[in-house]
Amino acid sequence: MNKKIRTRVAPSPTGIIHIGNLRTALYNYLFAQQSGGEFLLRIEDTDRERFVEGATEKVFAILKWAGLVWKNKKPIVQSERLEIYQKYARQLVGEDKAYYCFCTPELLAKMREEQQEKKLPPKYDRRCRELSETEIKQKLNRNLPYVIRLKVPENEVVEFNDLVYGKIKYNSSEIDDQVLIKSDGFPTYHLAVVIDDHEMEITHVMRGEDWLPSTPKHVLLYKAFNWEMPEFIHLPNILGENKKKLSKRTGDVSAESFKEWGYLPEALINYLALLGWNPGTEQEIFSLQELIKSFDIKKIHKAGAIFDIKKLDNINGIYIRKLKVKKLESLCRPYLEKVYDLKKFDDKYIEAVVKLEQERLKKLSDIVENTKLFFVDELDYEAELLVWKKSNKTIIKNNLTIILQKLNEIDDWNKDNLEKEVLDFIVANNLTNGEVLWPLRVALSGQKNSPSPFEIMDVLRKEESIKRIEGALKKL
RNA sequence: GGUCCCAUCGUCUAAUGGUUAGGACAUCAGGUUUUCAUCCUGAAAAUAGGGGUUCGAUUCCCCUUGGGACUACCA
Repeated sequence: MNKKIRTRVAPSPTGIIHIGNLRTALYNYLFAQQSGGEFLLRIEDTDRERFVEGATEKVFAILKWAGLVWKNKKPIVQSERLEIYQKYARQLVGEDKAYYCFCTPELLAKMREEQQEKKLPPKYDRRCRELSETEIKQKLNRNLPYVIRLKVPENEVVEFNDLVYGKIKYNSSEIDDQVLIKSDGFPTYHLAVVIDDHEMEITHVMRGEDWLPSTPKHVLLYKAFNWEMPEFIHLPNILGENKKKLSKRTGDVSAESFKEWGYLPEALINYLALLGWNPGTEQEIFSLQELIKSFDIKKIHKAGAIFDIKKLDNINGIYIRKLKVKKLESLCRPYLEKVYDLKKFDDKYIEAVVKLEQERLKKLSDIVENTKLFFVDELDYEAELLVWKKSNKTIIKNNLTIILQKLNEIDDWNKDNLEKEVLDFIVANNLTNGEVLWPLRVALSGQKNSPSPFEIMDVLRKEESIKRIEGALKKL
């Protein structure tokens, strides 16, 4: 019956892995997993000029963080396979399907310039195609640098079926005689991708929409080698707010950064899955396992999707709220440690603080700003903030004074009891909530927005709470 | 310039010939015995335009418009 499905993700170690690469990897992973197939990793490092040291390790780290495990423990690395590409390229030359080209980059640049001036499509004029065998031998003997180009047939229809975009047709006359082997002996993407996908027995090539126009080149290569073609699945681009392809220019889009900002991998994956695909139901929250079950290539969109960080924030918030407090605390700690001296506080205190913020957090890094009031010695705020908008200073000062007396009498210092006692006190003394609770909360937090005064007092304990209210009274 | 791709609320999307065009995020309003958040309720918000085909088009076809990708010895 059908062959086992094999997909791959093939990042190039040129720096960061961005959010679009991650989604491509995700879709490849989901598709392979749901059929019991294999998801493989390959490093495409054939551009020596753009190689960034350590980038490969970063790619591994991000994929692991995201929970996308690949099957081949040691991924294929293209730069280690140069002889293989060379061998296949020479095979094509031998079969008259490719040829040596001695044109210099300068010459090609000039050619392109002239063509553009005349508003002609920039294309190689194929002059080296006509070289005689003796000419070629001479040039090779003189050690002239050369590339190997594919002999693209004239006026032939190149056709392939894309599982997302449907039947795609190109006329081969529009395709340039593609360079297969560069003058440094490295293969170009086009050659390497076809050879590797063939050798790795990739059944489904799933990649970004940008590759759609170069797919006919690959089809031509498959035909030249007489190899069976994989299925092609091109994914719509992820767009920035300017509707252009998401890139470094549109802002920080590296997966690494999202990790640092405190987006949970499960949330990011969940959001990314929904960008360009939908389950056809109204379900929006998916675990990786659920995604594997529901994923369906037929439901991949054709149009590009704008990346909306607000929606990501929302989904991330949902995932954060589902976390156990202990877990959330361990995730938040690194962010807090960077800014506050946590040694002064015990674990229980920190956990209580984190618990209070759980429903307020969009991303983990928010914890720092949100919890300032629990970790600083002195609150810094203006006295006016204590005055509730519908009230005046005299009443506030008075209320704060009597509520302070009341609080001093409370010994059973916990949230529920404090709430009960204070609210009862307000009713008994005919006070208004706003004129007591607002200033009390500000006195404790120094902030316009914060958890409720009872929650804060519960965490702060009696001594610190009283101290802060006294401090507020001095301000008034 | 050439080639190719795409087009439903601001955003992500559902509905493929018959729906009051649905949901989610964001926005706004109200409620949840103080703020923010959470939670609940509600509101506003879309089929780019023009032709066909059809009893009937968001849905099928064509044109226009708009947007995008590609056009390297980069991937």
